[in-house]
Amino acid sequence: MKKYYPKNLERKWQKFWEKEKIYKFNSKKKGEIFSIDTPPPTMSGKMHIGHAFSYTHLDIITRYQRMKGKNLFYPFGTDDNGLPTERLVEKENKVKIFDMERQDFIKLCRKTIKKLRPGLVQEWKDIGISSDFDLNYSTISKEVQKLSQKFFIELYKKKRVYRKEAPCLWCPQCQTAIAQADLEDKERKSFLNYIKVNIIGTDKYIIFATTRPELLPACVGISVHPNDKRYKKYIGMKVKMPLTKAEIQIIPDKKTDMNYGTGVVYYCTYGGIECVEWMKRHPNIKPINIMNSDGKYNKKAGKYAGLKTSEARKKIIEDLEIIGALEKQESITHIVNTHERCGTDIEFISTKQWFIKYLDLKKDFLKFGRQIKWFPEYMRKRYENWVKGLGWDWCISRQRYFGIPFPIWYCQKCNKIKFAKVSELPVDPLHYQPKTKCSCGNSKFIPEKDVFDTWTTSSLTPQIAINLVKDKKTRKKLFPMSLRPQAHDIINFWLFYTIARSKLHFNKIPFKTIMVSGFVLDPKGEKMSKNKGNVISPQETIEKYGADVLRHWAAKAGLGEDLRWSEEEIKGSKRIITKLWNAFRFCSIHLKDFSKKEKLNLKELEGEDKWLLHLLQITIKNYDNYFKNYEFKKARQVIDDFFWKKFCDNYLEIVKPRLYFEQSEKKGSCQRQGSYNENSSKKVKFCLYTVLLSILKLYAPFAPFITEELFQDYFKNQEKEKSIHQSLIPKINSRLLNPKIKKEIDDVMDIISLIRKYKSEKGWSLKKEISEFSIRTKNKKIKKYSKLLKTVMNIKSIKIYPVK
RNA sequence: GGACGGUUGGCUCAAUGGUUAGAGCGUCGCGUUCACAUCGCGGAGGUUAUAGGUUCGAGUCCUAUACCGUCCACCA
Repeated sequence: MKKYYPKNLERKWQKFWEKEKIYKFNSKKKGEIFSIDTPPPTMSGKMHIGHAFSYTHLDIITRYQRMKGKNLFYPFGTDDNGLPTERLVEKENKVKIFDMERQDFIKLCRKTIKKLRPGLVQEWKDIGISSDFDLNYSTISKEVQKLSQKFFIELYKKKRVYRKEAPCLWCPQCQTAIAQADLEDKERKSFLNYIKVNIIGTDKYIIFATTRPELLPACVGISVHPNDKRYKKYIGMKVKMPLTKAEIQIIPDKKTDMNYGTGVVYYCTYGGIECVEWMKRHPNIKPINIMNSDGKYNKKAGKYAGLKTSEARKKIIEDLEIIGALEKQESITHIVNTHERCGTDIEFISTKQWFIKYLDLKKDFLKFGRQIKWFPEYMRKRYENWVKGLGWDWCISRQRYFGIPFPIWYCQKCNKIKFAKVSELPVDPLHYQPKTKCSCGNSKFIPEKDVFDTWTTSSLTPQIAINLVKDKKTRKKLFPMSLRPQAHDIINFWLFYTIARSKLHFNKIPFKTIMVSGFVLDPKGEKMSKNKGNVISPQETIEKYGADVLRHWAAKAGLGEDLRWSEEEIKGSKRIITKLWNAFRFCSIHLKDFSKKEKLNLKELEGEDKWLLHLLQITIKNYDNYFKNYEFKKARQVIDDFFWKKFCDNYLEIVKPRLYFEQSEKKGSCQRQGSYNENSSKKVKFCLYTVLLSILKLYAPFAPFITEELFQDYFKNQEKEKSIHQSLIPKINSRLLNPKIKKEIDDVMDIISLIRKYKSEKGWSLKKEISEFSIRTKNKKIKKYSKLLKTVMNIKSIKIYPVK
C-alpha cells in the first residue's frame, strides 16, 4: 500500500458515489424516512469556510442516520435570485444593474448562473456532502417560480397579503424596500448638532439636538415632555425653523426623554423609526417626503434638491453655522441601522409595498417553536426573542430585477388588482397580459414590476424539495421534515420565515428538529470578513490536507459553538487521519490470509483481546448515545480516543509479538518473540478484523473518503456492501462485554505504566532488558499476565507476591 | 436597556453533586526509527473569573458582581 494522498483518492470516491448512486433516495426502500430541509446555498460566489463547517455538521448527522438504517431524503438546492445573486452577476460581468435594461440584466443573470452553478455545486461535493444530487432545485427555476407564485395567491385568498403605502425600510444603494430582518447594526461616529430656533412672537429660543440636521426641510414637528418644567409654557406655540422658515408647532409627547440632549426633539419624515412612530401617534401631521428612491432630495428640499444625505448634511450644517443657528456640535458614536447585504445606512421612504400580515400570529409562532426539538436547546430562546420583538408585518416586495415576479396586474381604469390563474403560472406580468377582463369591463392592465424578496421563496424550501418527488404517498411521509440544519445567523430569517409560512399555509410545524451550527472565527476569535482580509479558504485547505481532515476538524465544535481557525488543530486532525491510514496499512499486512468464516471460540481469546473487544462495545454505546443527542463532537472524541490510545498505543503494541510469531520463527530468533504460536496469532487477527472494521464504520460519517478507500481496499472482499456508506453502524455485542477482564487488564496497564516510568527516569530505552522484576499486588489474577508483562517490557523473570 | 451563551493549565476544550479536576496542542527530558515526512514514554504546569449561599460533600446547584461574545431594541 502506498502513502496517503487525499487529493486523488477523494476525487475517485466522489465520482464512484455519484456513478453508483450510493446516496440516491428510494421511496420504496425499507426503513424510516429521514427527511432534510437542506439549506440552499446562495449564489454569491465561492463556498466559504463557514459553509464547509456547518454543512459538514449536517453531513455527519445524515451519514450517521443512513448507517443506522434510515432512508435518507437529502436534497440539494441553490438559492440563485435576489440581491446577492444580482451583486455576483454585477461583479462577475463588471456591469451595473441600473445602467442596464431590465430584460438584458435578467438574461445576463440566467447566463451567469448557468455558467457558475455547476462549479459551486461541485464545491459541496468536494467536501463529501452525501446529498442525493438528483433531488436538485434552483429557486429561480420555472417550477419553483410556479410554486412560489401559487403560494402567494393562496395567501391572498386567505387575506394574509396586502398592499399598502407606508413609510418603509429603504436601501438607497440597492434602491429597494427591505424587511426588518435585513437590518444590521453598525457603529458610526457622528455629531449631535444643537440647533437654536426662535419661538414665534417672543424673543425666546429653544434648542433641540439632532444627528440628522439634513432632514430639516422635512421637519414636521417638535416635541417636549408634557411635564417638562423648562418647556411646559411653550407647548402649543410655534417656532420658526432656520433656513426653511417653516413654522412648526411644539407638541407634547410623553415618549420624549427629558434627560437626553436638551429634552427637545424634532421629527422629520423620516429620520428613523422613532419619527415613523411619532407620526403614528400624531396622525394629523402631514409628512413631507423629501427623498426620492435613489436617496437624493427632491424639490421639497428647496435649495438642497438633488443632494444625497451626506452632501445635504454638510451643506446644511454650513448654512446653519453662517446664520448662527448652530449652537454647538458634540461628537458621538451611535448605532445606526444598515442594510445587511451592502452596509448602506437605511432610510425610511413612503412607498407602496406588499406585506404578509402575521403580527397577530406571534403566539402561534412561539407555540410552534416549542413543538420543535432544538439542538442546542438554548437557540430556541433566540428565536423567541426575535418573534417577541417583531414590530412590522413582513414586507415581501423588492424593487429589483432578478427575482420571482408578483403574478399580478392593476386595472388601468379602476386600479383593481388582477391575479394570474394558477394554470397560467409561472407568469411574468411584464411579458404576459391577463386573458380575461377586469370586473369593471376594462381589459388593459398595468403589470406589477416588483419581485418577491428571496426569503418569500426560500421560506418554502420544504415544499420545494418535496415537490421534486412525484409520488403523492411518499410526499406525505416527507412532511413535516425530520430535520432543519442551519447556522445561527439566519434564525431570524430563514428559520423564522419558514415556520411562519408553514403556520400560514398548513398550520403545521415544517420540521421536527432543528440543528444550529456556529461560525468559524479567525485565529484571534474575530469574525472573518473580506474587508479584514482574514478569510480562510476551504478550497485551499482541502487542497493541502484533504476534505476528510477538514471535516474531522469541523467536528471539533459542537452545535451552536463557534470554532476558531487553527492551523495547528487542522494538523492534529491530519495526524489522526494519517494514523488511520497507517494503522490499517500495518494491520492489512497481517490480515492477508485471514478469513472471517473461520470459526473461533470467543472464550479462548487472550485477556488483551477480550479487553479490546469490551472497550469497543463501550465505545459504540457511547458513540450512539452521543449521536442520539446530536453530540457528534463527543462521538468524535470517543472514537478518537479508542482508536489512538486503546487500539494503537496499547493493543497493537502488546500484540505485535503475537503477530510476528511467524516471521520470528523463520528468522530463528527475535528480541521480543516470547513463546507464541499460530493459534494465538489467529486470535489477534480475528480481533484486528472485527475492531478495524468497526473503527472504519464509526469514522465513516466524519471521514467518508478515507474510510471508503480502506473499506474497498480490504474489507470489500468479505463484506457484502457496495460501499461502507451503505453498511450499518456495528451493533453492541453483549457477549463481548467483559468488565472483569477489563479491570484485570487495566491493572496490568498500570503496572506497565510504572515500569515505563521507572525506565524513563533511569533514561533507559523502553526495550532494555530487566533481569528480574517483583510485584506485590492484591490482585491475584495478575499472575495470568506475567507472560504478557515479560514480553511487553522485556523482563526475564517476574515474581509475584500476593498481598492481603 | 432586554435576551442568550461563556469564563477551568501558556492555547483550544473535557469533566451524570462524590477519591488525587482530565485530554490535545505548546513546553522540557528520554527513547525509537522493522505501521506512522514520525511515533512512543515520562515530567513540569490549575486557589476552576470574584464574593456569598445550599449541602456530609460544589468546577458542577442558587444569588449577586465583573469581564468576553452573540442576538435584539435604542436616545432624538
